[in-house]
Amino acid sequence: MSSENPKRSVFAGFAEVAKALGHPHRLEILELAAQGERSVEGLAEQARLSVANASQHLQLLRRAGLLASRRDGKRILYRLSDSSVLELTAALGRVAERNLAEVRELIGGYFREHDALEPVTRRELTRRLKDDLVTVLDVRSEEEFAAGHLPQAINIPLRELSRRLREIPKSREIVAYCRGAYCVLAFEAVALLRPRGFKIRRLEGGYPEWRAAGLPVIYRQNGGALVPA
Amino acid sequence: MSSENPKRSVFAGFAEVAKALGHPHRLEILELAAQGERSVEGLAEQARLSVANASQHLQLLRRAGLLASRRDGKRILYRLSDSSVLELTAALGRVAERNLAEVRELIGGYFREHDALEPVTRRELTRRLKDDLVTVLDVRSEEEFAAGHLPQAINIPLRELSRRLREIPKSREIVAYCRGAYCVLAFEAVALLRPRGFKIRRLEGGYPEWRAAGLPVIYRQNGGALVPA
DNA sequence: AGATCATTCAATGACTCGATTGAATGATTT
DNA sequence: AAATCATTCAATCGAGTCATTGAATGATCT
Repeated sequence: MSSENPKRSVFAGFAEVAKALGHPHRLEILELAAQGERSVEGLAEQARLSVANASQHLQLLRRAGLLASRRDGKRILYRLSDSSVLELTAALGRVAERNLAEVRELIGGYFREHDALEPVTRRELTRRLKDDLVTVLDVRSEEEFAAGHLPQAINIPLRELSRRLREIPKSREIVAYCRGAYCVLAFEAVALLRPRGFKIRRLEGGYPEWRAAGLPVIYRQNGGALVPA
Repeated sequence: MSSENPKRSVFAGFAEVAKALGHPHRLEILELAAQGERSVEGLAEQARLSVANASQHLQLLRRAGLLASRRDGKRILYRLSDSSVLELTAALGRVAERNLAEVRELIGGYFREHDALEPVTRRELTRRLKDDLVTVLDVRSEEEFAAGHLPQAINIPLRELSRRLREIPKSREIVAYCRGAYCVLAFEAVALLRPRGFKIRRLEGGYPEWRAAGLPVIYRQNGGALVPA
């Protein structure tokens, strides 16, 4: 970031941030870190990266101001530095979805085919929750659920869903959610449960968006590695 | 953008967009194109790039869905593809300003020193304009002004400002604006005029933000290369 | 039809980025 | 104090990016 011309330098700084977003693995890491604090190893595993590689990406994201980290015992925990980062990735998604034919096809084709119906808005879910009219289903991993989840949500990770159908009430309407607007888990849950007779829709966005909107969340400090941010 | 895993592909598409934002020259080009349609040569000149280099950047931005282009006679005119792009760059600015110490210093130091006062909000300017209480000063180039400007604005490009002081009423309050939130022209105008006894503040954001907010703008089709988008 | 002109293309060289490997660090635990 | 473990560092290689140069398009104008 060479200086002299202030405007150029500001743009250079902005470009650093944008460059940090410019790699698929890093975008995935950001989505994972948005669920709550995670160790390098945990993130590497979930993103299917080697630990060294994940560490490099994480450091780059931290230098760009997108992630923050702290030490906890012998691990380093990374988290989203700020909810403005969520707004940035959301804006990135909107532009890509609107202006890139390839992305639009992927989302319009794959995603919509799994869930023709509009998602439930956060506002609507809040209202319904107050009257206790819905069952909220969190299909993320147990660690992510433990790090924070929607009030009254039950947790069944997607891969266990087909084995644990009896835990889900068939009489009430179900709202499924996962990691974010472009996380496929909730789509898959809808695709899996609807043909089996469940009344299920998915939530707009995921847990990070819910939390960033200032809506109530539940933390469960269960001695694990994940702590509410 | 290799396929198979839909989620990976979506992230790959997002990364393409982010990569396109990941170069200072391209961010500058985006700011310039946000003022209205411009030819390759015009953009190259304003950004101080060779035509071939600018052309390459422009094509990359178009492939990423950030710019759109059309032919007009023997030139190709580029424009912002969508106002969602403005939201994206605004979000990028907010994150960089908040989380990158270098950028925060630049903006907090250089910019604020030139204008300690808070900018005038768009809402406030709208109200004041209705009562005809302010003079609006556009310090961008004549071409940019011609391509679109705020109602009742007068145009004095920054480099001519010190020679044309008599055109500016000293009795009324002045609101200066330029290309955007991180464009230095309006800051410089404030720094130049305030010591000379003018009551001057700058507008939050610039012309593109005003227009994207749905507020009224004036086009002047004067046969030049710039046409309202 | 040929000349003109804006833009794009293609090729080059310097530089940066990404993933892998194996070693180094540095805090914790025994 | 030594062992352990998560993370980071350093070196490497292949691939990709950026600016420059000069040539090639391809639409307009005479």
